[in-house]
Amino acid sequence: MTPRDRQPAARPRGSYADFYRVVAQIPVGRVATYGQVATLADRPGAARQVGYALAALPAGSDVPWHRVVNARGEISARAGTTPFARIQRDLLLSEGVVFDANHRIDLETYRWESSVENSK
DNA sequence: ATGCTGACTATGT
DNA sequence: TACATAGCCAGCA
Repeated sequence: MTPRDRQPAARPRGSYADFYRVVAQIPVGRVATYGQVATLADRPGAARQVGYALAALPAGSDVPWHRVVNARGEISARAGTTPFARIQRDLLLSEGVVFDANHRIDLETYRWESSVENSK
């Protein structure tokens, strides 16, 4: 390689598209945690980025962002109060996901069990 | 290129 | 159970 081959300062690992691809595979009536999505996107430990990726989604996106919840089975709202949490809950309810008295989803029951053989 | 921001999670006190 | 801390990384100004 020539001394001047260009290489962006930091290797662009991927993009939000990688996370969207994983989220898009969550079946109806199932949910996944942020950490789970990160791991499936081949970026274990990057749970935060998953949340940011979803926050950056344009309205009307095909990505089922509402099927992603935090590690406690709760809905994580964006900074500040937003109507998104309620929308997310309604969407999940319409898919048959049940919330307990604590407003949490039983991950043991609804967590999506991905087969690592997805896509690719 | 640099610095700041932000839907998280795991661990320790 | 609650709070603090560290690690994580793509956008955007």
